[in-house]
Amino acid sequence: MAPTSISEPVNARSRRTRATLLAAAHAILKEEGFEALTMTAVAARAGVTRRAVYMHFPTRAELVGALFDHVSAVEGLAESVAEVWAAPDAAAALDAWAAHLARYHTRLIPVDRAVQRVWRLDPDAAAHRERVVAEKLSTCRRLADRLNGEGRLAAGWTAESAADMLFALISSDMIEALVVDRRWSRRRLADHLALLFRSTFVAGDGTPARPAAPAH
Amino acid sequence: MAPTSISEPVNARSRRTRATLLAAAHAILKEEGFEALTMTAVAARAGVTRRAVYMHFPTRAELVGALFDHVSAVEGLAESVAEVWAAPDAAAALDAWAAHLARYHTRLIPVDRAVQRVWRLDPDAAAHRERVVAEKLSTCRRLADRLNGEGRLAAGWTAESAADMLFALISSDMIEALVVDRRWSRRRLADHLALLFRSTFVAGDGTPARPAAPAH
DNA sequence: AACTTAAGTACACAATGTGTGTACTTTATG
DNA sequence: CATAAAGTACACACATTGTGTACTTAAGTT
Repeated sequence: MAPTSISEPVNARSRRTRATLLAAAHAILKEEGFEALTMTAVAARAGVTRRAVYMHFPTRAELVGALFDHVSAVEGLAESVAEVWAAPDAAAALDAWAAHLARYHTRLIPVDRAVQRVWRLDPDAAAHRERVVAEKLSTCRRLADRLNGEGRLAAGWTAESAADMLFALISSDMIEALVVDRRWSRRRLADHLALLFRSTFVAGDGTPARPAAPAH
Repeated sequence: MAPTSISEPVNARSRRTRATLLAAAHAILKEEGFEALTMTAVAARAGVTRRAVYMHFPTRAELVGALFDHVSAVEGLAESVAEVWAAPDAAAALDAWAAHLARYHTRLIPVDRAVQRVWRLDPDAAAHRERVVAEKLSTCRRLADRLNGEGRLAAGWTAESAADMLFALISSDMIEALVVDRRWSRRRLADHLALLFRSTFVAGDGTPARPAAPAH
C-alpha cells in the first residue's frame, strides 16, 4: 500500500510502464522462479529496455520490494486478513488465521522467497523488512492478546510467547514442506493448522469445537 | 556420511586439500554468510587457486552439497538425533526432538539456507535433496509411529499427518524467526517447542508432564 | 498547435561472478 | 627415480548488475 519510493509517479506513461514491469516480474516469478527474475528478463517480458527498468527500480532489491507490495494488493492480503478479525471469538479467529495462511500464503511462496533472499543480501531492503515483520508480528500479537483477554490462553504461554510462536509459524518453509513436498491440499493444511493452533494455544480445547477432527 | 561423488579421493594431498576447502567454506558461511561463499573466496581462504576448487567441486552446487555433509558430521547430527531415540517413551522422545531442534538447527541455519538455495536453482542437486528429505521424513515418521504405537496420538492426527507436520516444523524460517527476530534463548525455544509438540500430538497432555510450564 | 520536459531508447562501459581450456610445475607414491 | 595425479598460472567465454550519455518519443502545458 505505502509506496516504497518517496516521489509519486508523475507521468501517465510512467505509471503504465511501472505496472507492466511489476506484472511481468510477478509472472516470471510464478512461472520460472526467482532465479529467472533478472532485470533483463523483466525488461524483455514487459517489452521495454533494460535501462528503463532501472529508471523505475534502481536496484533489483527495490524491484523485489515493490513486487511484494504489488502482490499483496493483487492477491488481496488485507481482505484475507480481515476475515480473521470477523471471527466471533479468539478460538474462531485462530481457525480463521489457519485458513488465511492456507489460502494466502500458499500462493505467496515464490514472492516470499524472493523477498527473503533480497533481505538477506541487501542492507537497503532492511526498512521494508522491518515494516513487514512489524505488521505480521502485530497481527499475531493481536490474536494472542484476544485469546488472553478471553481467558483462554493455554497454560505455559504468555501473550508474548504465543504471539512470537504464531509469528514464527508464518513460515514459507513449513507451508512449502506440506503443500509441495507432502502434497497436502489447502483444505487439509487449513484443518491441521487449525488443530495445531487450537490444541497448542487454546486452554481446555483438547479436541477442537469444529465439525469433528479432520480426517482427510 | 555417504560421499556425494562416486570416486574416492586418491591422493593424500587431495584429501587434505578437500578438507581445507570444506573448512574454509564452513568458516566463510558462518562468518560472512552465503553471499560471501564464492569459489574465489573459498580458494583464497584455503590458500589455493580458484582452479583447484573446481577440481574438487565442479560446480558451486556440489561444493554446497558436500559442505552440508561435512557440517552434519562436524556438528554431530547423528549424536544429536541419537538422544531422541534414547527417550523412554514417545512423549519424552518429542521433548528430546524439541531439544535437538533447538540445539542442532539453531547452529545450522546458514548452511541450511545455502543448501536450500542451491536446491532451488540447481536440478543436479536434486538427488542430494531427496536423500536429506527422506532422512528427515523417516525420523519424523518414526516419532509419529512410536506415539501411535503407544496409543498416545492425539485426536485428529494419523501417524502420516503427524509425521508430515513434524517434518514441516523442521523449519529454518521458524527457528530463525524465534531465535534471531524474537531473540529467544535456546532454552526458551526448546521448552516452547516441546510444549507445542506435546499439546498438539500427545493425547491427554493438556499440560505437559515436565517441571511445570516454561515461564522464561 | 507549439513548446517543454519527463520517460524511454540505443548504445557503450566497468565490475563480479561462474565455469572451461591448456601448458607448466609440484608432490605423492609404486 | 619414474610416473601419474594434483595443483598453478594464465587466458577465455558468458551472464548479470549497475552506470553513463546522447538521442528520440510521448505526455503535459500554455
